[in-house]
Amino acid sequence: MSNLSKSEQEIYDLRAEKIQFFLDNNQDAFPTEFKGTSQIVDIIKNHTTLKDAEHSGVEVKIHGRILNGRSFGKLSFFDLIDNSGKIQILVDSKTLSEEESVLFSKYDSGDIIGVKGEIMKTKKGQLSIKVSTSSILSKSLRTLPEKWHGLKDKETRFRQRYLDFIVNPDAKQTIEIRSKIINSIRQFMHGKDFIEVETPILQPKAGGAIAKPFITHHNALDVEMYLRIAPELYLKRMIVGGFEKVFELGRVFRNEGIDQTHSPEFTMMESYEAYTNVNGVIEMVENMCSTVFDDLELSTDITFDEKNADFSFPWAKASMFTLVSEEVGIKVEFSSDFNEVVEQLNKKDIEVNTEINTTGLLVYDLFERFVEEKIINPTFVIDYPVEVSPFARNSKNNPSITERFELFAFGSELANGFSELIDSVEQEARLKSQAIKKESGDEEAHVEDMDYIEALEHGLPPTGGLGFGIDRFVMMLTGNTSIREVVAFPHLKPEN
RNA sequence: GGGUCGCUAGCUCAACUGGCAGAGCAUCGGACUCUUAAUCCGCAGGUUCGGGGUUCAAGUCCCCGGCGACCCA
Repeated sequence: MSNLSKSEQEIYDLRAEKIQFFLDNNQDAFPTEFKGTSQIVDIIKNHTTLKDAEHSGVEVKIHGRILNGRSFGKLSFFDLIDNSGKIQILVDSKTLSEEESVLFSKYDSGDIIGVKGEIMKTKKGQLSIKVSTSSILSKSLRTLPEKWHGLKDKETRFRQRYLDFIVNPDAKQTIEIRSKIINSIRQFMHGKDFIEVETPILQPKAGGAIAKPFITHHNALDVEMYLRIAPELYLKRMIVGGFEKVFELGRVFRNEGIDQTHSPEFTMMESYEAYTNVNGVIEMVENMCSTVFDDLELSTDITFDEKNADFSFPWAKASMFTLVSEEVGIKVEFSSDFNEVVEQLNKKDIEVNTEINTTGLLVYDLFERFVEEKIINPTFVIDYPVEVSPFARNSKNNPSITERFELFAFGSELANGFSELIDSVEQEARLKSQAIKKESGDEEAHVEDMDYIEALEHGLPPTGGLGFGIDRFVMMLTGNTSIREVVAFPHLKPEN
């Protein structure tokens, strides 16, 4: 027991005495089960036609947590919630045995009880369970947050998320929808004959993305290990090994700051399919998202962060070069001369970072600075410069860009996919140049992974790969602008 | 990393230019057989985030620290 205030201690002691009462009266205060109950939502669904003051004659057992009560001395009402919903229970001490009546004087808001009784409607038309017997299933020794204003303080909500879930139905529903979305995605992938695999979370090298990893240590092997920042390189090793369609839906870890859209651990779905390319992946993403909308019966008219977007399919596709050209008002193509573009930008008072020295890097920089945040409707942005896409293969038509896309909506990235670079020699050269950048202090560079190169040397079939951000997608579909709302237990600094 | 705001009873919030730290709900005692934020009467409940300072007097002003929210990079 952590330190309680005086009033908390009083409540704790009083309620502990009630547990003792149950024990003294041959009531099991800590039962191991309570079976044969109905779900509250089903009771509500099946008794919509009851008239006021009508008794159904149907006896049911339910379980749940007492939210609050209203007492008239000999008649009292309690609201009971289970996982499915809320219902009123009615306790009429006139028709209840003395022993049963006494039990209710021992229950408090927050207690979990089991109840047997008849489904009926009160004179005022409130569907209720008229209690015949009840039992304590778990005693609460602390008070619930206030019934009307609820629990608002974000810090307390996230530090004691269980309370948030009890008293804020929206918070609970968001997590339920998250589960449905994830389930829908899994079913879709299985339906397309992908197999779900689990690759190492502890990795000797944290590759496949750019991010600071969490570092840990394996005692028995006495080696440094990293929590994965992406499963990418292992999943492609699976493709080398002969699995033609794999996906992994799981947590990745990035040792970076926490804010409204960033959590140090978040959930990605990555998939790799042999013998397809970026276009196959785009088509799959669209089908997958469409399936989610169907399964959850969601409207494609989405409002998020006070903005409105049309998620109806098919989603738009646009070249990064076109988008940038339109936004800055200067025509930039793959073949545009770097210095000429910089000169035109300068005329428009758009500054160019001195570290940027190629047209590709420049376009990508302009895209991030000026275009990204303005993409509201879901859009597959294609034609990514090779400089920022070390694992994507070059376009056959133009080697300075890659067969890659990123999916944006409401100004943020939802997915990233490409035709995988399968040429081991080219891949090694790209990772070597990344390694040199890293060596010279560039934190925005990938690590070199020679073991992965060796895997490629055995032959990776033509492959289309995808990384899909589950948390952001859930945020958009549930209208939550903070990632903290869509994960069950967001990270906070310890209080002391 | 920078800025702004916040932290007061279990919860939601008050407390003016520094002047006895309050309310509602919850709890506890009492009345009450149709409430659903029940109502009515009464009691109790405080390390005002922590530490230091100024002052006759600090929730309030100053300094240091903690945690959080929002904005910016």
